[in-house]
Amino acid sequence: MPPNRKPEDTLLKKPLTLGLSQSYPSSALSTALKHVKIEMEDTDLPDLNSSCFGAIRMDKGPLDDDELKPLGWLHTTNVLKDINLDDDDEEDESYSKENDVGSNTYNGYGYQDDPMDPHRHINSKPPFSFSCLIFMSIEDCPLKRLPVKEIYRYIQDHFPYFRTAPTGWKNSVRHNLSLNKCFRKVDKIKGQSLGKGSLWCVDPDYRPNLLQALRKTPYHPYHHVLPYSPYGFSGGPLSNISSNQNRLSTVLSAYNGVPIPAHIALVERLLNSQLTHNQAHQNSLDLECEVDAAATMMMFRTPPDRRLAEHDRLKRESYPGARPIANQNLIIMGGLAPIQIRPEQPHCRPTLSDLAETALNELGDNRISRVAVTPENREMLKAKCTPSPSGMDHTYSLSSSIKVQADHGYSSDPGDVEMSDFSDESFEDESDMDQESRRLGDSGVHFHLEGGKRVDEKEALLPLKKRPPRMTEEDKKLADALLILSGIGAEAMPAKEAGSPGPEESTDVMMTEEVLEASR
DNA sequence: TTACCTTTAAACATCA
DNA sequence: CTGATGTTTAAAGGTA
Repeated sequence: MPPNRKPEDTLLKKPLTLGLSQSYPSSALSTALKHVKIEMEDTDLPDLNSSCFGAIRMDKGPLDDDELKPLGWLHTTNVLKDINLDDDDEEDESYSKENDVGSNTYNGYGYQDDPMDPHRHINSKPPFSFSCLIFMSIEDCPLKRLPVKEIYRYIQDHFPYFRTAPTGWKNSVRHNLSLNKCFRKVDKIKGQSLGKGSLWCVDPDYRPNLLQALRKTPYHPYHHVLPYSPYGFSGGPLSNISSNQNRLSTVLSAYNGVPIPAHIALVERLLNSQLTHNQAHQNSLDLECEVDAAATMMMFRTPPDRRLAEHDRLKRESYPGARPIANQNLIIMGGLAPIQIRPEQPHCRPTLSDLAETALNELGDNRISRVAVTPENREMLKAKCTPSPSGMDHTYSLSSSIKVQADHGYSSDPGDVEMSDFSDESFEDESDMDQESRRLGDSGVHFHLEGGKRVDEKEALLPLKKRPPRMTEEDKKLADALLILSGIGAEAMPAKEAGSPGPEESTDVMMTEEVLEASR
């Protein structure tokens, strides 16, 4: 044992370092800022056709009972009572039968020839590091703590590769638990006999890093451009931005960063943990957005061509009085990826909402509420919608071409926006583009950013690269503070009006326990 | 090329 | 004693 680490250290607060390194701690803020910087600079869109992604193997469907119950709070609040979260395999089968999409059948998990299909690459190793696997296993446990044996079991259950793999991987798991700063042994409760070994949990300080690592899994089409938002999920460095945008980022980054559908349930839980935390602090508008997010997550199981209608139905059934406009960007963006990752599909060409999604991720701040097509965008859009013959030189910078408009709050007239407006795939000629521009000019792709900073109209309309940098000194200080506060407890702590709850001291683990306690 | 990260293997200690 | 668990070191390969 090295002199700088005593046995008790495992039970104490570890020094705050970012990253998953086992040996090379670094400055939290500098590393965080490095990631932010990378994301700001890396603005080119990848060629969708040459995307590198694959599948994880799953011999157990992603829709197991256990995995489809993470939206407990929605049940308890009666918000999504009509959404069946307890599908079993039988239901999945009927589901897939009902939802065949052309010759390329949707089988309830994905498409038969989809590289993301969990049934492919049966003998391949999952595309997750051991840190991620351990993280997933712990996060998937209600109490957020597991003995090593249960971690093994989780990994084997979800990644059957390990059922037959040489036993060395268990050594790797233990090695990772011991050496990786992200994991901590939990204090044993006096008198409680757990048998051999301890429980392991995720250090809240490092939870954002694990989430980031999970999102950075290279098995999705945008891994080098849109893998995550540093502001998503548990409230990254700039989590003073609106919770709604966090929700958007959460859904998007969760979806982009984690191969579907194997970890939809996990993503739902991660999302849920944040929702639960926010419930006490958010108004009904946010709740509605959360319902949107939850319903959107459910949509990942719905074939793309049925998502809009299905989402609309769920939304209306689960949230009476819901405004339809509220979910459009979510459902559209949430529903896009399966289309985008299918180059053999004619409608895989990037859509306006694709661009909007990219812009949202790229910008990552809360000043953007509308992405509009402008004349300057036109050529880029056309090019983007026409895959290059080589399939390799197909990158564009949105920063210089997408312009934004300020638009906070809900559209005054949501009814005039058809969801299908945003699923337009291409622009055959200039008149189409003009039409689309006008349409977007009227209704746009709205990002509802409740609580966001107001954007000066002039500034908002500047080409993005000319706009001032996002990371202010204040942001940097906040980033540091939040990293110290860490974890999900740091999510969305905007400087609200007096009386609003301040930063929580509780961690997500504590939060979960509180919720469990309350539900008993 | 270098620094860093991850995996793998192995040795050893501790504990039930 | 045995097997599971936990710690540490080392090396190799990959990546940015």
